[in-house]
Parts: sequence; structure tokens; C-alpha cells
Amino acid sequence: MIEAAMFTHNLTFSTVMRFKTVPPYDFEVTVQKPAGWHLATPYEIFEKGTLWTALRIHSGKVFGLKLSSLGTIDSADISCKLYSNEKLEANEKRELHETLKWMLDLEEDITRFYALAKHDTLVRILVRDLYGMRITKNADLFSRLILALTLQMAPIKRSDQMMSLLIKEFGERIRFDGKEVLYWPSPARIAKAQVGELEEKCKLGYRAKSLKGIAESLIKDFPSPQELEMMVPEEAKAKLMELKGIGEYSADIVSPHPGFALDVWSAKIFSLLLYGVKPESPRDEISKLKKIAEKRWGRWRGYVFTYVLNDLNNLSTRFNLNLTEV
DNA sequence: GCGTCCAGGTCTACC
DNA sequence: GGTAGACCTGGACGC
Repeated sequence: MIEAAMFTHNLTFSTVMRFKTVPPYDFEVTVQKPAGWHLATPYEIFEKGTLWTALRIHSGKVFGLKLSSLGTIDSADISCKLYSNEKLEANEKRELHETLKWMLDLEEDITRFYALAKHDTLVRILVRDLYGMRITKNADLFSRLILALTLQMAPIKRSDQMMSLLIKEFGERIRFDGKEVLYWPSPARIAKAQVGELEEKCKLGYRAKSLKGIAESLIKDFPSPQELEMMVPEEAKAKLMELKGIGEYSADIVSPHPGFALDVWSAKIFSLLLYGVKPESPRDEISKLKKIAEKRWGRWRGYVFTYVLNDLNNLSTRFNLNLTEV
């Protein structure tokens, strides 16, 4: 049951943007990842090659997005019809155009990543299985922080439960183009909520205090994801780790710099892939595996990480391992 | 049914 | 500086 009082945006103004991409670019597998990861919200809608989703930018403004690809993997032509609650000024359109290019990873030349396939068997398999898939980014920092916080110390079903309750209890309903997309709560809304309310309604447990603390920090003064990307990776990570409840793993997930955000679950997967055995203490393997990844894949380790976690079924068959139930 | 264990980390107190 | 223990909740498991 969706909260009746959920704030509703009815977005009626629209503008169309078109984007060329650096090939290869597979739109469908990029926005609808095989592992089920969403682009911007778990409640976005994907039908017949078109994605209806939403976005909150750093200023707090909310937009509806209707995205599709009119081209091919080797010559993608992305169309975005962008919905807003008022007519956009030229400078806002320019800013949103840049944000979308950044979010959708339209300008990265991944042929340099694919070049690793020449000498790396794992990369060769990943490229064959997921040719043209991109790592997308999110302009809404708070939604990434919610994801990181709810992934901590919880099985995935419980994380999903917490995220879903947060959206339904404190999120927003965004209507445009005859569709309705439920979207993440704003930092301002969570900053106003009581800790007890977050614990009780969203079953956040000890994470409730951290989430409220993060929301309060974000509404005061905190860099945007694009500003974090302009910092050196260590500085961006340190800035994120100033937030309550955000440690090294969560900062790796949230940082726009490509990282290797290993947790206990993914450490088991990479141990199986690289050594063929499940470690007795996966938490102790994390720092070792991170060093190996940096040495073997360098700046493309984030791509390897995302490709592996979206290719577990194929990799399980290829290497005769059970990677889907570690 | 009921009790116990523990999970896709982080923080803090203590040494 | 390093490390054990606490932390919400709910599903899995053994009895």
C-alpha cells in the first residue's frame, strides 16, 4: 500500500535532448542491468526499449526522464524527453544536458578497457557477454547514500525492504507522460523526520540515526557528485567518510570515481573467480583482493567489478562455479 | 512454535 | 594503532 500522503509532482513541461555516444554503447543492457540494478530508482518503468525514470539534481529540483536509443550498439543515438514542472531556461537545459551525458557514461572510450581482453581471459569473457554495457552514475547523491547504508550488515532482501519502505513512506510520486514513478526521499524530508519514525516505519534499526545525520549534512553544505569527481579519489572518499555511518565500503559505492567496492559477498565471488575457493574469512580477503584488482585492471577495475556482478550466471557456467549462491 | 544465529559494515571503548 | 563487541531486523535453521 503506497502512502496516501506521498508528495506528488505533476510534470507537464517537456523538452527533447539527443545524444551521440562513443561506441560501443548498448542502451538496454546499460539501463536495465542483468543483475536487476536500476538507473535511478527501483520504481522506474522499462517497456519495449524505453525507460521512464526520474532524477533529483543537486539544487533539489525533480525531473521525469523518458529515455530510448534510436541507433545501434556501434552507433547509438540516445533520445531523452525531459519533463519538468516549469519551462526550462537555456542555462538549465545546458546543465541538464551535461548531467545526463555524465550519468549515462556517453563519452567514456571503453575500447581501452576492452583492449585488456587481449591478455586477460576474464575480461575477454566479460566483453563477449556484456558488449557495450556502461557503468552509469547517479546525480542524486542521497539516493546512493541510502543504498550504501541499507546494504550494510543485511541480506539483500532486507536491504530491499528498507529501501522500499523509505520510498513509500518518505519518497515522492512523479507523474509525467502518462506514467508514475516513485522516487527517493529528499535529504530535507529525512532531516525533518524523527529517528523513531524512521526506525519504526522503515525498519532501519541502528541505521536510522545515521540516515538522519547524513540528510542533515547534505542540506547544509556538501559537494555534488560532479564536484566529488573533480577531487582526487582519496579526497572524495575522505569527504564521504565524514558522513555519519559511511565507512570505506560505503564511500567506495557512493564515490563517482571508479572503485572496487568489495564487501563480504563480492569478496567471496572474486575469491572463487581468482583462486577457485571460497575464503574462510572473506572480510579479511577484501584488502588483498583490492590490491590485486588495482594491479591487474588499474583504472578499469570498476568496470571489471560491475561486469562480473552482472554476469554471474554465465561466469558460473564458464568456470564451473556456483557464483550466484555464495 | 520457539530459540539461536548471523548477514553485501561502522563506530566506539578499551588496551 | 589495533581490535573486540555492540548494533536493528528478519529469514534460515535446528530442535
